[in-house]
Order: sequence, then structure tokens, then C-alpha cells
Amino acid sequence: MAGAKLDPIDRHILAELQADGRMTNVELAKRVGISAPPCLRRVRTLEEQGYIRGYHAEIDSRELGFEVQVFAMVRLNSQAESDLTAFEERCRSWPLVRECHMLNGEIDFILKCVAPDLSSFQSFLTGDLLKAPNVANVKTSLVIRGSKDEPGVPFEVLEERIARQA
Amino acid sequence: MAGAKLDPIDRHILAELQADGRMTNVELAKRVGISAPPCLRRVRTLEEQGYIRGYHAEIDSRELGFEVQVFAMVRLNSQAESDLTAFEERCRSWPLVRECHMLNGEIDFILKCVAPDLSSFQSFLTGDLLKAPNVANVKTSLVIRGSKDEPGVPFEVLEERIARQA
DNA sequence: GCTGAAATCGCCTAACG
DNA sequence: CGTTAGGCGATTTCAGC
Repeated sequence: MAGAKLDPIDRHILAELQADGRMTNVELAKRVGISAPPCLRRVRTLEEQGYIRGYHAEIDSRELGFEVQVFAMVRLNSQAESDLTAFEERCRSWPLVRECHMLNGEIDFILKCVAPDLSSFQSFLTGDLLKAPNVANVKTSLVIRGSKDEPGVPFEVLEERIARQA
Repeated sequence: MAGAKLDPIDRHILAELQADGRMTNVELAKRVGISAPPCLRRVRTLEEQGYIRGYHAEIDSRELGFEVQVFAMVRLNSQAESDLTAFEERCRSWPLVRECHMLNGEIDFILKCVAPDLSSFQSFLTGDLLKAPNVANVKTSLVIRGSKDEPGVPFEVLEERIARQA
């Protein structure tokens, strides 16, 4: 099972840093029950091994004037690998597209977009996304309100699974 | 226009902390071109005013054994406000549901879920989500691969807008 | 191997101009 | 906003388990 190479302290460190990524190392060490130096070494190792991909401030995009959030469901004409990667590359170049996921089923890609207002989004939609090569059609849905937003790992589930198999 | 209360240094601080939330204050101060104490004061103010909602380590969920990501499109029978909030509350209680957004159009909610494997997700789907009161139907789409994942604010767009209106 | 203790170094964070 | 300065955290070194 993946993640089993980590001992309980490592998992505790990850959970704490996911909840508060700016915690000082001594505070982190106190919480996970070891002293500061080994705690710091563990954090560095977790970073090097790719368990921690980075640290980010969570910014309120609405406060900064991005009032609109939209999900766009995209269907392509061709699903050849080169066409898929070409579309992915385009998504990476569009700043209003914050996430892009390739899906199975009828929809090829789902995009999470932000925009200052509806008209900005519309001009992106008609001027960029719908004009991109190979795009067959796009269905968009406005986010009325956010109900839950906790990207990351549910450590409760992880611990439960590990406890059960132990 | 929102976000206009912030001067260029504040926006620069936000952009830097979004990119690296664990940067030291002196490093941050150096990058935005002021000395450390006023930089720290600005960060505290941005936190208090809600521009910064928190700091989080970005954890590789696949490395921790969550191999499956799924989008679930949910339609409810009733869209009365009390029924909507009841469903939102349920989503908050399900750890496998990491995001839940209320949408306009045919689909009432879109859920981003993670799970250790397909069978765990299936048991959540049939045992919890589909059995929840008021759920009319659920369409799920597996994430084949992630193409872009940069939650947060596109500061390039923000700066461009501010420059244009100046 | 791992941890923890001590010491150094650098950062944080007041107080003041 | 900058400078100063005292205290605290980060990080290395080294010894012990």
C-alpha cells in the first residue's frame, strides 16, 4: 500500500502542514512529539521525496476582484494523444483556467476557471476556448456558491485504513 | 473595483506567498523591495482583512495512496434552500468529498472526490452519496490525468486589469 | 539508522524615529 | 517606511540510544 513507507510521525507532520503550512518548525515538532532537529530533517525528506509539493497561501480570489467561477466541460473532436496534449498545453497557457482535468466518459476535459466578471469570462469563452483547434463543444456552469473547498488529502481516511490493515 | 484598496506592494506580497507560502519574512521583504518590519505588518493586515485565508502544504495525494480522483455531478429533487443547505452539510461531513460547488443549469452540484481505489469510491457512491435524501441522480467521471492544477488567483490578469484602467 | 542537546546563526518582531 | 536591538526560531554539530 502506498504511503506505508511513512511512519505515524511523518503522516502527522503532513497533516499539520496541510492544515497550517506556515507553522514554525518548533511548533510543528511540539505537535508531533519530537524535538526540532529531527522534525526539520523529516520535513526536508518529505519535500525531497515529493510528498510535499509546495506551500501556498490561500488567497480570497473574490476579494481580489475575481467574482466569477465557472466549470467548463469540454468535448474534443479528436482524442488522439497528440491532440489531447495540444489541448492541455493550451489550457496551461490560459491564466483564467486554474485547473484542467482529463476525464473518461462523454466529457473529455473539465476546466475550473475564474474571471473578474461574466463578460470577461464570455470573451475568454468565445474568443479563446471555443476558437481553439479541435474543440467540439463546451458546456459551462456558473458556480452559484462554494459549499466546501478543502483540496488535499483526507488524513482521517488514511489513518483509518492503516489502522484497519494493522 | 475590488482589490483596488491594495497597493502594488500588497499585491506583490500576495503573489509571492501564493507561490511559496513558507518563504521567510526577510526573503519576502527583499523580493517586494521593502524592509522586513513593514513587510510583516502588511502580511498581518492582509491576513486580518481576509485576503489571506490560510497557508497549506500541497501534499501529493497519489503518493499517499489516494489513486483515484472523481468528479460527481449531482442533481437533486428539490432545490428549496433548506434542501440545498442540507446537501451541502452532508458533503462537508464526507471526507472523500474535497470540494463541493453549487452550479446553475441542469446540474445542481459538482463534487470533486478522492479515494484510495475504485472500489472505495464505489462504496461511497452507492452507500452514501446515492442514498442521501433528495439526491435524484449522480453522474461520475474519473480523472484520467491531471493537466493543470494551480488553484488560486491569476495575478498576471489582475495586474493587467489594473494597468489598463490606470 | 535514529533521536536529542547544545551552540551558532539568522530571523522575527517589538519600539522608536 | 526604516533602523535598531533583544529574544526566539532555525539549523548545524556532536554525542547517545
